[in-house]
Amino acid sequence: MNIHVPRGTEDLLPEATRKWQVIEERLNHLAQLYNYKEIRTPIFERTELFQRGVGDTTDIVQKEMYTFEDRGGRSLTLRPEGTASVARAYVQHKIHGSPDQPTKLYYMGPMFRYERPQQGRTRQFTQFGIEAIGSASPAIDAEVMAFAMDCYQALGLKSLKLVLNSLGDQESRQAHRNALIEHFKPVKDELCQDCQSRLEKNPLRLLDCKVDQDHDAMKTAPSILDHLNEESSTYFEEVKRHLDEMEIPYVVDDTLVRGLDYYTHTAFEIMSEAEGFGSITTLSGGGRYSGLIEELGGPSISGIGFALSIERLIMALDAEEIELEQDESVDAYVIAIGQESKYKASDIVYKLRKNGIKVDQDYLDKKVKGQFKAADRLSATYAIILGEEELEQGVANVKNLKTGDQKTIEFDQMTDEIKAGF
RNA sequence: GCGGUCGUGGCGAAGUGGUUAACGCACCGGAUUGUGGCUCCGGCAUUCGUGGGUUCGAUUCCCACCGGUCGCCCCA
Repeated sequence: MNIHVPRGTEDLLPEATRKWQVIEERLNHLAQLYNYKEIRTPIFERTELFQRGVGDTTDIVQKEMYTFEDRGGRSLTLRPEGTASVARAYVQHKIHGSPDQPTKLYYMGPMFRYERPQQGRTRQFTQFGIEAIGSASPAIDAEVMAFAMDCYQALGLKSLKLVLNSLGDQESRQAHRNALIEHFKPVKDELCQDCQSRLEKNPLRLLDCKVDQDHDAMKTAPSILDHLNEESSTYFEEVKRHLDEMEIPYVVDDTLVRGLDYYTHTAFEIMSEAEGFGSITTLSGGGRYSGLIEELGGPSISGIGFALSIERLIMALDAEEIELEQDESVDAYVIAIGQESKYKASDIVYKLRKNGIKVDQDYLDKKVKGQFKAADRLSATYAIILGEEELEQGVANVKNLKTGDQKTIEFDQMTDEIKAGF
């Protein structure tokens, strides 16, 4: 074999990019509706940004980053997610000083994580995400979740589940953390290796463990929801109230823990419940972050955002058998017979295109039959047939390939006749 | 990082320790010297992921590697 794409990456050929273009268009449109503005940040950043922004204890930072040193000896990393970069840009450009508050931004582009590829997980993947920074209103949490759900619904997806949880503020998290450690300490030896080390570092993660999920201690584990302080609890109630009023269905799952360190209060995921979706059911995830902006040198304000994977979105579309094909057919195909006709054919093609007509011609020196076949394959509406005789008379025979009708048209009438149709 | 499974033309897919590697689709040519979609006829893999080994002989057996795929961990 010759050179292939690197592991975990893929080429999107025209058959696939058609679909992507439709999706990108819809998502951009949706962002407009919700009044989010696009931000584009670099694909690589200083490694430190992710270490601080995403969190040193996360899997992303510990084992999944594409980190390299540039020629100047700087440590750079291909971005594994979008929020840290957006937060960095927000702080760098002091956007908090802008009158446009809260700041509502969206982004779309490739992310990179060094993982073993499998269904729905590649080393380069594409996220579309939004960030609303500068407001701590429960209403905007609801807006972000509504937006997230709309991304799928706008494309016709139905088998969706919005899963919601609250991680509380720092104080609530600390209280819960202590309760967890107390709870699991007596049975520590019965837990899996991972969980034993998680116990001290990040006991919240224990709840996510698949190995120990049937352990008795799991079923009786203290819930974060029981440890929310007054403020956190009220916040969560208000978020739910907004969703209820908007009639957006959701389920509360107090074991939902997102993989990034910066989340506080609202955390949510959208899953696909479609048949045969595979083992990975998470389509997107997001939540509120309170310390991130400050951690990166900005003011003490919080934000909320979410990100979806376009690859997984497409998997969901496939699972629900939703087609997004665009019309690829051409309006006309010019069939030239004989060398002299080819010069005129180029001219006709060019003029028609100048007039907004989608047209193509043969570049393989095919015979007439072959050119007709090509026109057919492109689903051309008209075949413009140009031979020596027509050339002398300044006309072409134009055939409607759908109906079989054919008529002779003068060159300078071509655009008008084709636009008018027959 | 660990485990299962797979790797034959552009695509899909048979196949066997022995020498012409089925078939279908697509493509190309012809029947039809300038009018497509249908039909018929013909063409299209010196080669079976890569490298090594066993053998008189390997696409077929063994090993390693690479890659795909699915699952675990974790996530989008």
